[in-house]
Amino acid sequence: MSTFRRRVIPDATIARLPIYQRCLMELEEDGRKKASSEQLAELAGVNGAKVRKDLSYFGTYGTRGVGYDVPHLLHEIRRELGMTHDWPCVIIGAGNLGSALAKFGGFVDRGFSVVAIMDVDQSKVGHQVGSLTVRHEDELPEVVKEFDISIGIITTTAAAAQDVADQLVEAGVRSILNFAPATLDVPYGVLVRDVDVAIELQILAFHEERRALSEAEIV
Amino acid sequence: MSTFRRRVIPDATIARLPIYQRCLMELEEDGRKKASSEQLAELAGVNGAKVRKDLSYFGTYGTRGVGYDVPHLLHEIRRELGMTHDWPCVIIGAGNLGSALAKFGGFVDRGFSVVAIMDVDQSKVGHQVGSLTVRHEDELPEVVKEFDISIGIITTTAAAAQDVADQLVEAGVRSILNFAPATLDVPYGVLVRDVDVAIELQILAFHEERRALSEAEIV
DNA sequence: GCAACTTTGTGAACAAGTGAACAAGCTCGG
DNA sequence: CCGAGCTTGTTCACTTGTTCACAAAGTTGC
Repeated sequence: MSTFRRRVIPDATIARLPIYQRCLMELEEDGRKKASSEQLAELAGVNGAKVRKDLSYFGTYGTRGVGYDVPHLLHEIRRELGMTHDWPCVIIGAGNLGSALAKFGGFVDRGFSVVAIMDVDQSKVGHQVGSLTVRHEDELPEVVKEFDISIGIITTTAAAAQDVADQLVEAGVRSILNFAPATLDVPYGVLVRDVDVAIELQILAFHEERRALSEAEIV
Repeated sequence: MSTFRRRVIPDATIARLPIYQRCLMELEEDGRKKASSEQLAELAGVNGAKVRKDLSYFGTYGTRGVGYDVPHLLHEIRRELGMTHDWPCVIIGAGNLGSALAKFGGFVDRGFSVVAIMDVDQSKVGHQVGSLTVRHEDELPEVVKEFDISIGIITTTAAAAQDVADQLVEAGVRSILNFAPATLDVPYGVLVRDVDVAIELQILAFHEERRALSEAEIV
């Protein structure tokens, strides 16, 4: 066993890395070779100190007096994020959202490919979604093995979500992206990230409501 | 002007309110009349102290020795979140995602209704998406006025997103839900929340990658 | 009416995240 | 080779968020 201890990266930093990556991709497309932390910060919508601190967790990729080398930094961030290889994903739930995600090509160029879409509903099995054919959920273990899948995307109803999560975990998947409005219970070591559009809308509504209230108060 | 100063609610608390609301709805459906902070915490996937502290920002809705009254607490949270009335939303970008969101009824029972879907692409204008007809983006100001819209949902490409955001702001919308992978620049007072599926996938990938690395290290 | 028990509401300690400030280090012009 | 001018990397004070721990306040059984 190695005595080397990898530096722990704050969650907040990890969440910003993909944003930096995106900004660096834009800079690279524009043919920019160098970028300062302030320029990167401007693009990412954060402040310069934050960018410098975030990047410093991974080593010293900048040059004082100059800035960061765009292609080099991009490569390093890609490496940290595991974007040097492809991540096969499975979508479970072939409804509106699941189908839209499967058809959407936008993740492929970011290193993610949807290799299978599945559903419990027999009437949906066999249907074509983009270039994929909907398979039955029971085949999950084989599909995970076949494509060496490490990421599962849940787009079922809230009621079915926990069941699907259990099946994913059982099949060996340890990373889950959950679109269902449900709190999933998973064993230690399995990571779930929730995407809940209703929650986002409610947060917006909360602030709108408060705005309306304080305006009423002033008048 | 009122001298009354509304207590400031932490962002982290606001983000959890919709989750509590969801859990309380489940409890109510099950016919439960009372719930303790620990039970609520269990459902919401947080700890009891957090639930109590979060709820205490809004007043004392619990009864010591008993817990919280489910219907009453639900009502109070709904009121805080502005869920006592409906929020009309407009979707801009009638692609896969925009159409899927428009057709998806899941937000309606949470107080949000998509009242219009728009696009710049003339070839999409006039097409039917669920019960809505795609209108041209140029009509945005009239649509916002017509339906008294306060929330705009951007489902365009990253390239078009900033332009659409400007138009929304211009039309008087101050709450934006952005699905485009772009950092939007908006004036003070306008609230943007980003939903970026690729970022979520990349965060999952980061952890998968680290797991793979540490496992390789141990061997 | 009192003791035993339960659960809230909150003060205080702790942990995580942010941002200003600045020394260290690099470049470049002369 | 040196000094002026930038920009990074990092420290430190501060803000925000979490968790513990417990008094206060209620309920229940006798």
